[in-house]
Amino acid sequence: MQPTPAFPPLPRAYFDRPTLEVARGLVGCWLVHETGGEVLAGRIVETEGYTQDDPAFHGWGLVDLQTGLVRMEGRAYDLFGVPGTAYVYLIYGAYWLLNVVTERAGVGGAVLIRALEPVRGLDAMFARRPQARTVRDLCSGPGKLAQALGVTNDQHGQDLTRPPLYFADPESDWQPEVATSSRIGITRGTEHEWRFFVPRSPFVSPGVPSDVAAARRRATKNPAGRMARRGR
DNA sequence: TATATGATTGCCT
DNA sequence: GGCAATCATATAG
Repeated sequence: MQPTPAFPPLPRAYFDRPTLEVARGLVGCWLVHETGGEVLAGRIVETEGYTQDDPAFHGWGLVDLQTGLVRMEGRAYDLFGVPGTAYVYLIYGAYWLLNVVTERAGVGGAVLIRALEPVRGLDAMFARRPQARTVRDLCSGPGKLAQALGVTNDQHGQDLTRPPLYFADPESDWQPEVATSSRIGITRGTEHEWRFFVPRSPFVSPGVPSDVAAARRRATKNPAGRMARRGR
């Protein structure tokens, strides 16, 4: 049996900060899940920030930005709760996505954990993701890492500042370079460069940033653009 | 390697 | 009825 916690968890104050600072800071940190007698852990290599004045935010429309009043409706209301708690969301009917709530209670914000470099408990991760052929396949996307770490709706609302599921400081000698881009898989708020990732890391998700994807769609639909590319 | 497409469920209009 | 913070698979280059 492992000692618990296996790593010193990041405290609540870490998440009680501006969302984009937290999103950038979490790149390079550990994400740890102590479950089934195993310690599953990886280094975070990709995150995205979502703020309450952002149309891509799930709680968009719940808050009156003038008064700060928030309607208490649905799961998205939890995005305005205590910083450091888990917001887990089902997407496309099949995949769970792990977010951590940021900003002080009453202010909306969250960071989506998009990709990990798997470090510990790889056998258990492969067991949870039989489709994965290589270590790269284990956690290179938000749905994949949730499956590999065993994160589902059961973890929604959990306190992420203590085991079994928590974040931890990286060892001091690993300070990754952090690049930014538009976020992935969204249709609104694509002008914000609120995706943070380790450039050239093989463990980053293969998704295309939404501003690039939108430009590509426009070009494909536009005959002039299609001709230009054909001639290139 | 890059791109296209189907699967599938909860929530909002 | 439409859409969504995705993934696995198939197919072409």
